[in-house]
Amino acid sequence: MGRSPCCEKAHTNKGAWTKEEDQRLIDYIRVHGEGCWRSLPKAAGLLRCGKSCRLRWINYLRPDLKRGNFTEEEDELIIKLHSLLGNKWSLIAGRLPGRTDNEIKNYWNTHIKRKLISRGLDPQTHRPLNDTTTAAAAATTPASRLDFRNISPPSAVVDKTTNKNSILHHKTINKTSSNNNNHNNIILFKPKMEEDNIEEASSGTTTEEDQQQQQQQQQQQKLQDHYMYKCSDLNLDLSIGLEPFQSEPTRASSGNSAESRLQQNNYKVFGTVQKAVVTQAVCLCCQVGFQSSEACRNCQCTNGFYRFHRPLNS
DNA sequence: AAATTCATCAACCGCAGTTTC
DNA sequence: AGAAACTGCGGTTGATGAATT
Repeated sequence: MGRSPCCEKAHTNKGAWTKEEDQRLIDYIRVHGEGCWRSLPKAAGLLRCGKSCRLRWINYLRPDLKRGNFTEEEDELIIKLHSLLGNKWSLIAGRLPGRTDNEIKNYWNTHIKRKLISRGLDPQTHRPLNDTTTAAAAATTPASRLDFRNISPPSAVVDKTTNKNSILHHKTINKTSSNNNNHNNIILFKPKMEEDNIEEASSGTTTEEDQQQQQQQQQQQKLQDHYMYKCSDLNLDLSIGLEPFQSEPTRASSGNSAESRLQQNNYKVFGTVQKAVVTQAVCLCCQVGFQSSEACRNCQCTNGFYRFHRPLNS
């Protein structure tokens, strides 16, 4: 049953890493690649637990990390992403190449929070500090905690200007959001609530309780719409297509390869994290189970792994 | 110059979801 | 099926250096 413990805590070092430890970790990963954190410390001759090694590598030693101060553009991007995603630091970090979730989290707490407050904005809600009417509701419903279970299957749309597939609002969408420029592809799931409410209301008798529920739903709908549309100038195409990490020679062939891991993982939309790194974008509509949709004709399925099929002339 | 406060950030902790046995 | 381990995430802590008193 189960497996042996990941490490013997009594024999592990804690606290700051020494240069020697860093070098051992770098050397080991250079040869063997990332992953298998459980067995890594022993194999690399480190008296650390795997978790600690992983953290050290991801947050400090990775060669693709960007050093130095955050730029003004990065600041604004973080603010926008946070307004939409909440404290989903790993998701935010995914949109900022070379930055780690930990780094962004720290930067948020030490700099951006103050910056927003100085602008008269609540760092959690991104609303004016004196806006008491909506702040309370928003505070209990940050974007990352919104319930997206009620969404309708989206239609896949190819943005002709970029040949990028974007899953767009199935009914109405501000057209400028998809044709302004290359950065304006945003996945918008339109929660099917208004329509449903109308149907429900017209199809049967409504009690006081029902009406209250409807009011609550409408209120929630407004909040969701607010979060969905407020950052429509932001590229939040959550299809999975991050840069491959090329310095890991053994990774692609191992069972730990990004693609095999992608196949193993269940991907969720909004509020949870797409974790793998792959070499090509993956059609999100397929990943979330809409691959049978007539609308999605641009995907190919290889071993049950759906990908965009990019036109040759793109 | 010493003490205190503040700011920064690496590292740890605990948890949830996933995977393995 | 279910127990236990693995992985990754977000929140928090604590060490350190800078700024202030």
